[in-house]
Order: sequence, then structure tokens, then C-alpha cells
Amino acid sequence: MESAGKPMTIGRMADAVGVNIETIRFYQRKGLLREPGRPAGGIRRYEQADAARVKFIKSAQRLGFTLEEIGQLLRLDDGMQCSAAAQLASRHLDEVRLRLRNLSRIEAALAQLLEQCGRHRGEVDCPMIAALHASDEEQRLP
Amino acid sequence: MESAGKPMTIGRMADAVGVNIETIRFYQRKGLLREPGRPAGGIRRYEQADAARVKFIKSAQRLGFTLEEIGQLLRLDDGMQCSAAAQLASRHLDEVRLRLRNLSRIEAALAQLLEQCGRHRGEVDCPMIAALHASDEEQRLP
DNA sequence: CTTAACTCCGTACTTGAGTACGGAGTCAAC
DNA sequence: GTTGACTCCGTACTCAAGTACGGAGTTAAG
Repeated sequence: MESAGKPMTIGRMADAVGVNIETIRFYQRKGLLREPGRPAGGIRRYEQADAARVKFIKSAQRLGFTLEEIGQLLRLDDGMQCSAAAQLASRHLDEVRLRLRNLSRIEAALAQLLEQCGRHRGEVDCPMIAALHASDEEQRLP
Repeated sequence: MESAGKPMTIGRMADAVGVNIETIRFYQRKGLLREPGRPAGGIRRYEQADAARVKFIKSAQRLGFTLEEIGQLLRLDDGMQCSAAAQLASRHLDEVRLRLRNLSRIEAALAQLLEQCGRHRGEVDCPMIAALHASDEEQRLP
């Protein structure tokens, strides 16, 4: 396989990666992506490596990392520190698991409410709304 | 039990419900909460019912409803339509379950990556970062 | 050579759920 | 009758992750 590949304009790269042009500019402003110099005041040329970097960003986003975290990951990548990356990921995994637990609780509560609504038929008020009102007590989901 | 209870100022209500004063004003601007008239150009008095409404909003938020959805719920409440509320909740439950599935996949992926990082020890590059890079292929999490 | 398509760049807008600010008015206690 | 705490109100700001706009420059094709 020949590496490198031919350079492309921002629009082509955006198409290739499947993002908006403005998104690429935005990443540049955020310092997540370099800005290639413009030859003779003309139009910037992007390499395959740039496209790969944008894809990296998008992959990491799919795993729920914020751009801030991805920036850290990229800085590690640029200097290759596995343990630090693992630590970052580990913290993030904790965060994901917390969100999972909360969502599960929400799911259970909603399902139960809906089930009551189904059984309801003809009484006075909607269990859905009543249950929400009844929460004067305590049932804090963080 | 005597209903009604005594009226309160916005600050007292905020304390009672455990939200910021500005949050209450914000809900008023959004039309989620009435603005009691000010007697003699003075200071507004809020009823228990207002506090209950804010609590309702907060409870519904804990179930993951947006303020927009909560507005719909409240309008239903103001006119009491159980089946419509159930429908809203049902759509929301679908949404919650979708988020759950996605988060689960993210959790699995992260855990696997971290496990590889742990087994790693001394090879060339970080599995965490390599895996993210390797995603040039396809593994779209919606 | 001209025209269409593209790029560059800075600035401003978007969404959701609030927070913060600042001047003016009001209320209660001492 | 004055302080201090509180309220009112409008406006502006926050965060994250972009998207949109508009004028000027550049490039490729016909």
C-alpha cells in the first residue's frame, strides 16, 4: 500500500469524512486540527493524515468523549502515552456507567407509569401526571 | 388537611423547592409557570400550587423530559387528558431505551479497549488510540 | 475570457437550560 | 427614618458543538 495519498481541498476532505466544511474549520479553531499553509495565497491542501484525524475525532465522539477530552487524547497521541489514555478512558467509562444506571432507573419508572396508565380505564385522574405530582416526597435521581 | 397554605415571595419559594430564583423567572418567561399579579405595584405572592408546579417540572426533568415536553404535559394537566399524556410518555420511553442501547454499546467498546490496554504491556502502541484510529472502516453508533 | 463552483475568513446565530448583572423599587426591623 | 435584605425587570452571558452568512479571492472548465 502506498501511504500519503494525494492532497485535497477542504470541501473534498469534508465529503470524504462525511462532515460539514464548517465543522473542519471549527476543529481548526479549537486546535484539534492543523491548518495547512496556503501556497501562494491560494487554497489549502489537506493530507490523508488530516482526514484520519477528523475520523478519529468522530470515532471518539461516538464513544461519547467530548471535544475537550478528544483534544487530550490527541495530544497524547501526538506524544504516545498509553497509560494516560487508559486513565482518561477509564474515567470516561465510569461516567458512561453512571449515565447507564440513571437511564435504567428512568426507564423503569416510565414503564411502570405507563403500565398503570394502561390498567387505569375510567378512574379520575391520569396516573402519569399524578405520579409526577406525587413526587413532593423524595426520589431524587441525581 | 388545610389546603392553600400561605403565600410566599419568589425567594422563599425558590428555597422551598430548591431551585434558583432565576430559574423560576426563566420558567415564567417560558410560559411554564404563571406570574401572580403584583398587588399595589409591590411584590408578587406565590401559592403552594406554584411551588407544586415547579416541583412537577423538576420531577419530570429527572425522568428526562425536556422543558418543551414538560410544557406539553402541563398543558394536558391543565385540561386533563390521560391518553395523550400516556402517548407522550410512551414516545419518551422509546427515546430512553434507544439511549440505553447506545450507551450499552459504548460501555462494551470502552471496557474492551481498556481490557486490551491492561493486557498490553510493552508492545508498540496504545490499543486505545489504535482502535480509535482503526475505525476508518465502519462501526457507526448512531 | 468568462462563468460557476469552490475556498477563505471573520462574525454571528443556534439549541437547551439556565445564571449573572445592575439599577430601581419595596418591605420589615430597629 | 434609615439601613439591609429582598424583589422586579430587562438584558446579556454561559456551555458544547457546531451551522450559517456574506463578501472577497481563486481555480477549473468550457
